[in-house]
Amino acid sequence: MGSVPEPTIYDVATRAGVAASTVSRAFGVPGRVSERTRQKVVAAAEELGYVPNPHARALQSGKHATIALMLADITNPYFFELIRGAEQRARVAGNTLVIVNAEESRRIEFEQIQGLTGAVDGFILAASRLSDDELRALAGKHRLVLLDRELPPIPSVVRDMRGGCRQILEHLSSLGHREVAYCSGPPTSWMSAERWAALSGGAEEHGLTLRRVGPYAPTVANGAVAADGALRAGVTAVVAHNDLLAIGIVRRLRDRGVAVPEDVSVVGFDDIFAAELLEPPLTTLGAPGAQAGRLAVELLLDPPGRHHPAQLRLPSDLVIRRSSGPGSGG
Amino acid sequence: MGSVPEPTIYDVATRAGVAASTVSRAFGVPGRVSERTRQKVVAAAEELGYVPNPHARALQSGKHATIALMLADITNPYFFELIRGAEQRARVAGNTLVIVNAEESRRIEFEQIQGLTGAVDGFILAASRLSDDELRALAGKHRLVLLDRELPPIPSVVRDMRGGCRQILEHLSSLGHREVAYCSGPPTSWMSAERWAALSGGAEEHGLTLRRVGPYAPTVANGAVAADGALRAGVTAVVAHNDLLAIGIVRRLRDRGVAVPEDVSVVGFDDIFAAELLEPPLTTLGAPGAQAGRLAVELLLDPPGRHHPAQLRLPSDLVIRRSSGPGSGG
DNA sequence: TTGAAAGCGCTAACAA
DNA sequence: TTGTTAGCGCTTTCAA
Repeated sequence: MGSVPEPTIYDVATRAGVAASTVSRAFGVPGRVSERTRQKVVAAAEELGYVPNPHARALQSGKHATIALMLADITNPYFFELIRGAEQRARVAGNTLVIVNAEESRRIEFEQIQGLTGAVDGFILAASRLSDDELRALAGKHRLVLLDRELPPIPSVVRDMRGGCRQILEHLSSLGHREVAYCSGPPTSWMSAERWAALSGGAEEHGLTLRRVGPYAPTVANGAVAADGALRAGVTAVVAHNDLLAIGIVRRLRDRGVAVPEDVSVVGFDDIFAAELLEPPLTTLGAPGAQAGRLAVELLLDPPGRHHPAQLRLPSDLVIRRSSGPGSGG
Repeated sequence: MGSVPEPTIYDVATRAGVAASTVSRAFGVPGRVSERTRQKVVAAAEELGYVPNPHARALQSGKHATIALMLADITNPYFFELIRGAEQRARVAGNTLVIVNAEESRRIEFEQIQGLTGAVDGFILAASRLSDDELRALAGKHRLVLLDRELPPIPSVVRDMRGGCRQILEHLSSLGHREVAYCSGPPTSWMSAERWAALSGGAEEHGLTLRRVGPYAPTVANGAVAADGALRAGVTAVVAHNDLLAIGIVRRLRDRGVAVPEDVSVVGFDDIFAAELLEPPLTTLGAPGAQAGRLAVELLLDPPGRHHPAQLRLPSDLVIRRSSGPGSGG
């Protein structure tokens, strides 16, 4: 089981009849070695089964060709596309993507970052639960890109919530709804605050009265409490912090004999995989997840300001399905 | 941006008034340094904000405290619980879990492993697409644990397909079904072959005739083709390679005016998150994902044979929901 | 219990 | 274009 010592550049160098540094160059700086030498080296390496030692490389060069993607909660399907996009972009750039899970915990998120310090070139923090101050401190020590969180001048990629929420308000308003509840996400969620700001800021203009209930941990299970909270508020439409919560809300409403969308409309965020499979299929604000993941990686690899602005906002569009319909007044 | 050099053990040593090797021991081998010295060192480290350099440590010691979890396809929700279980167990053991995605590709899986060689202590390969020979070769060079794949003597964790499939057969048989189709997964999927073997092996004993259709890539979209294939086979029940395929099959059947479960019953594998949310909720063979993930990590960390047998089989149970019902003959 | 010193495998000056 | 050499930060003998 791997007890044979791995070959090093020295073994390759001896075999190829060159110096170790030449082997190093042949692998690392293709331009700085003659084609003939390069081929000799590559052949020798092949024969020996040489694989570069990433630790030695990183120790000396300070470069790891590895970036970490920190997810607030890996079990949230919303992150799927994000991972996909980030991973593909990272691979194209010859980088390894390390996915880490914060399990919705500030402490775990912080510890994971600590643990990866010196092992990665930078962090993409998706829906980070850290405080502004913690993020600013981190940005002083590491390359950082925020996803679904904005804190200038830290580079970030977010979905445009103003535009997205306006679409939701318009949709509900045009269906005749007047009283709407927003079931908010975790107090530590920047996104939840952002959504509330966008929704409440645009409510009046659409003739809507908005109530905030919650906060709720964004899980299907918690949808029950959220639904009860919304019902108590006497609304005809509910906007949930995300699709998981929305799904739970729909279930609870139906269990309580409240018809969706006839009695109450429900709208979610993220358009996760399951959203269109439900009965009724869920109306939800879509998210360009793969694109966001790709851009976050690019932002991390290329110094922002050159090729990109530092704060990216991606448009997102409302996907109208059958969980929303005409309100009592419509 | 991190231009201040990180403190090293030498800085800590100077500050604490000890030798660098003592600092190293204070962090690495707690027993081999006096308590008083240890406290001095820890205090000095704290003051300087010292964080051990994982590369230097790994370069010297050959230990990385990192294990890789390779997933055949990270977008398959089945892997959620697996990741959760593996991650928690790894963290408890002070290890970092690197999640990598093979995107259902043999080549990508292989390249990712190559790329992580020398960066991790071992690999957990979930639903690996590599050939038996490739796996055996890898096992000679790396610590390996297989998940949902068995290839003795490589340590592995699999769900007990014999028992699980027997439950499916019993269930369908007792509902009066006689003709059953198995919509198989990718040809490279060991699990799909295993399921077919378990199903076809037990069919006769339950008075069932089993037909194999496919193979199909296990996605919701491919459910359409799979449903058509099953229908053409003239069966009253369909067992799909996994829940994603099963979901697609249900949709297609309904689109074609075939009632589920009245006309055709559908059974999946994995009991993914969405399975119970569908209409009708999906009958499926559950999977102890978190437990499997935990055990795989333990198998990788502890040499098998001491605390565990090398080949683990976890029982799995059929979750009966409304996508299966009495067949035409029942 | 502690210190001195020799590398782990590689990269990056600096020379040639 | 290539070789020589000095570390990167740490662990681990070996001595004291």
